[in-house]
Amino acid sequence: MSNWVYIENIAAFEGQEVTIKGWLYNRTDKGKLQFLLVRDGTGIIQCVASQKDLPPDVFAAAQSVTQESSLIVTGQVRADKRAPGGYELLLTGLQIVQLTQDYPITPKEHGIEFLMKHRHLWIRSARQHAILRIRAEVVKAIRDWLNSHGFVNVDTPILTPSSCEDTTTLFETDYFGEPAYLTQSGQLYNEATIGAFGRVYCFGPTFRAEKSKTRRHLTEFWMVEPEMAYVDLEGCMEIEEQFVSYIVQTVLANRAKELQTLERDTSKLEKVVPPFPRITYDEAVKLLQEKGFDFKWGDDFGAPHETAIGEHFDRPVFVHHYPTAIKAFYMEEDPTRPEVCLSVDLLASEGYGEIIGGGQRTASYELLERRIKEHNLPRQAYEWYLDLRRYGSVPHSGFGLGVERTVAWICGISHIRETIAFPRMLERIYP
RNA sequence: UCCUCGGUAGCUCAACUGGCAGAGCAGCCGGCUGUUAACCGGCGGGUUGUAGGUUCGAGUCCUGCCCGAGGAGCCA
Repeated sequence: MSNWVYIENIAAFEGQEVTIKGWLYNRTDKGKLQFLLVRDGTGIIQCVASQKDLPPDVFAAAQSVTQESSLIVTGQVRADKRAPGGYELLLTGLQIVQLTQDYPITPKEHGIEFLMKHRHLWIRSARQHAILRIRAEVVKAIRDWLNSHGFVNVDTPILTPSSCEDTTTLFETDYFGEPAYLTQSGQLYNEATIGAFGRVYCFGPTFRAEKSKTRRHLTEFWMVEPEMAYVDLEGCMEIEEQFVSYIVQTVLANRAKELQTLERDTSKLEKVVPPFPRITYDEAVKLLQEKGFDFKWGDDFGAPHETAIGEHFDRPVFVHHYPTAIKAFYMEEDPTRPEVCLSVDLLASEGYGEIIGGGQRTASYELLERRIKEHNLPRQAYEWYLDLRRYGSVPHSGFGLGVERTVAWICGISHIRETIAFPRMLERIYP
């Protein structure tokens, strides 16, 4: 057998005979001339089989091979403008590894219910393959940027003790006879690990048992949560815009082919460079009112509001200084104006909504203690968290970036269910 | 949890005011040496989500339930 190569490297082998191991993506049967589209996980290449040039058994195999059969092909690499991708393989050998019968997903239209039921096969399709490749690039860019900017990866637990009085949005599990819950955020633990490492991040799955039925929600999703000691709200925003810009520009540079498969308008992504616009919650409220929304100060933004604000700018926009009352108990108050807090959300451009939530955390023991009381949280569960304000408390900030929402935005797709291989949604846990 | 829409062949859909269950694609057979979701000819393919009800007659109308989609709410 000749040299086994991957399709993504095919240009380097022009004129040579190579072997490709993969699956039949699609075919065109022209009688004595067969076009086989073969994919190997790295790309798709057209193989041409001509009856007059081939031994009868090889040509018969080319004629009989079915969609998604696994196969090993050998042939000479040739540049040809008529071939998708610019290169094709002049077939000389074809071994069918397994002949597939009745592959359910045809190259025609399908409904979302059918496709989700066949998710384990759907991920082979070009669009889904491109999205998941981009996701992998996003994940790599996240780790590369943080690792090269002084952040230490310290992962936080997935199984957590009961810490809130309201457990309706938590998935409960049995922990040796005691209830335990799947994590909703690693942030509180991150606030502990910055005391040891200065700058940290955790990166893993997060679980929400909310009965959300929207294009922006999954019950299991991935979140990266950086946390930084001695960084204030302004410093947090500077880190966020550098971080997000790096992710977007890395995908543009390394996954251009996949973005093209998705027909993404990349000119919009090219604009995603620092600085991002910054507006206060007050200004956002005014903007919404000017746009005709019936919105009053103190309300939280719903999906249409986030979309409207995001569409107003040509790059992601920071909204900061939200009302203290609508944010989490650990947000630092603005010392000059306690009714607002030092929180910041990043809303993606093109109306994709919130991709980051974060801000400066409460550093003061007294304030945190008061907040725990105001929110009716069980004090003893938070003793360790209060300890962080007893022993060397510092101003600190952090944020959480949702991987699926970020991938959906970069890919320009409308529903985040396609940005993870096996989405977990309300009423959907198969396959 | 609420609102709206939907469930008919393997898939995507059609079926008028209640009157014979239909097409394209996929599959199978045949044809075609440059196809790009190829094309041309032929063949097979149905418990109309489910349980009741109204009616001479229900895919179609009514009620319950199941499932899905879109949106809202929820969303340390």
